[in-house]
Amino acid sequence: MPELPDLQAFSYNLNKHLAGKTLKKVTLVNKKKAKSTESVFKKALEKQKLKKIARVGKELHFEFGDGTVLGLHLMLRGQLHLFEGKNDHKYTIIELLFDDDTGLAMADFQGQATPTLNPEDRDAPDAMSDEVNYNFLKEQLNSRAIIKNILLDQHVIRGIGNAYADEILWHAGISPFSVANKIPDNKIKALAKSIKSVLKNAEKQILKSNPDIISGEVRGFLDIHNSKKKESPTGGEIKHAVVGSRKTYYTEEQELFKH
DNA sequence: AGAAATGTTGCGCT
DNA sequence: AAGCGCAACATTTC
Repeated sequence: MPELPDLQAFSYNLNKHLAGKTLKKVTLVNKKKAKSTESVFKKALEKQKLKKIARVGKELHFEFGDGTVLGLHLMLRGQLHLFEGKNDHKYTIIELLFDDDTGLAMADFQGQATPTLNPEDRDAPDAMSDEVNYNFLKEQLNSRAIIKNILLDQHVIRGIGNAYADEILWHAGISPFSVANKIPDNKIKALAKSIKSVLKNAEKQILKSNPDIISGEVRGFLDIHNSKKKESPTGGEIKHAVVGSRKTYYTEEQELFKH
């Protein structure tokens, strides 16, 4: 549910609340998704100082004193909750209790949100990293795949989800149905710019309207992927379609490259 | 009150 | 054989 800008805002606020605290107790309430047992989590994390929380792709990385990382992936419906003393959130997956008796719980009624100990580094760069530039995209777009599917592919670029893929493509003026290797260089350049500007602006908007956010999502300001809006900022009628089995919002203002 | 919404994985089809 | 589509996950929210 939350996408990159939401997660970026969460990490900012989680650092304010939790960085520097020592983890007293970790409890793996729902063991289904975790690849390690609770005792492994305990051994790796308890009594350690939480250095900081960073967003990597769509994951939050909790970095501890000795370099151990706890990765939390919220998947579709995961939620984070701060609590004091006792956590009583339904559907809790994992619970972190710190030495001052404050804690953080990750809950998910679908049971899909996943805690991972020392998540593997993936080769794919984060959408916000400098690596995602014109040259990188030029290489990655050497494919017959539909452009939207490439943006969503976490093995190519990490962090872009369904809503922001639509936003980015509209801002770059590229139709989501375009075939990647038919997109001209000037449009690849526009795409590189839009990835950065759309995501950065979104984070700013989210923190402005919800300065303390650590869960959920803020979507009201989106220009295109927004069920409340009928027209783009430049007056194009917003249309709906399905790409890769998910809902896609676009307008005819976006140029289609197919041949 | 029934559909929509979200990301990932894995599988099967073309 | 690359790329796509679908199912499953399970419940809440509109």
